[in-house]
Amino acid sequence: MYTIGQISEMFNLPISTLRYYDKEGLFPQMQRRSGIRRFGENEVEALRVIECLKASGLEIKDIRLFMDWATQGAETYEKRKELFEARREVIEAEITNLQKMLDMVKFKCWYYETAIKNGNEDGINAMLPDKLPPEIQKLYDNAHS
Amino acid sequence: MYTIGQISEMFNLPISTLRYYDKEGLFPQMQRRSGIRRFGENEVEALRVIECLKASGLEIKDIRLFMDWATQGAETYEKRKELFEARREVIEAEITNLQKMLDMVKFKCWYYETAIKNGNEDGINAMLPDKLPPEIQKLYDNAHS
DNA sequence: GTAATACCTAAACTTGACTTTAGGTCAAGC
DNA sequence: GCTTGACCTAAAGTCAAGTTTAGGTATTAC
Repeated sequence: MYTIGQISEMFNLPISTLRYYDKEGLFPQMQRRSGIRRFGENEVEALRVIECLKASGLEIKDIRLFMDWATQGAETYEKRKELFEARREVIEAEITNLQKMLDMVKFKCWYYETAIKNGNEDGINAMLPDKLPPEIQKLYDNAHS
Repeated sequence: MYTIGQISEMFNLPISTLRYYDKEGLFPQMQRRSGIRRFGENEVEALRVIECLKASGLEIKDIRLFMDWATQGAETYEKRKELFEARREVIEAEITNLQKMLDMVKFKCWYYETAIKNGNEDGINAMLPDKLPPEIQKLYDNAHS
């Protein structure tokens, strides 16, 4: 069992955020002793799930729905499975998108490196849009598709 | 040259968002004809950069700084290069983190699939934390590290 | 016993990124 | 000539996700 301060350190989250999550109903099973929150394995795993659902773009109020299902036993397995399957698609799409953004950023790194070497952007711009060095062309094409 | 409505369709962004970006100084070079915005190649590329800097977590006011540097010519090449190098690190870290979140989600998909088959979670919980099937164990370990 | 810590609440405040509203211009089609 | 559609502005409103404030309790350290 952990106090809110210990959990705050473990997850590197402000205490105020943990209290806010609790107020929003994200720890429906949490116990208290004389008013003080006691975080158990349940709540630690809940926090891992919260971080993961948040990373997938889910809002707090929808995370609460999931946490409520988890208190309702076997009859909500199907719903919970479907939620994670949907989040999986969202995260996979987000990774694909970030890869594209990363290619743009890599292209821009090369662009400014080269501009610094040349003292201007003219040589680069003359290579656009399809006469870039092969590796760079790949980045450029992916970023501009 | 495009109108705001055409750009809105091209980038699938509300017109109000484009006007907001303009008001925040994200298109410092934009021309107008009798009050009406004219988006050129400059602004189209700016929007691609905006999406990419936003995806990397940069705030609008910091994106404006970059757009201002871009109007200042060769003397800001170094700063611009450093900005993209920093964004590169942020995006790479974010992809790594999303991979971890994705492994958690995949684990949970398997978890609920199996719970549905079994009718309960007992069999699964007996395998925690290190007696899971090999492929699933990998997901679990990465998600809980 | 008193001071420092770590916990607690309710409610107000903050921030960033838009979005909406209310009112207006301007060119094209009928 | 007048309606329709696409554009414009300034200012107010919204929303999610916290954070801060003000005031209080409870256990430990000296």
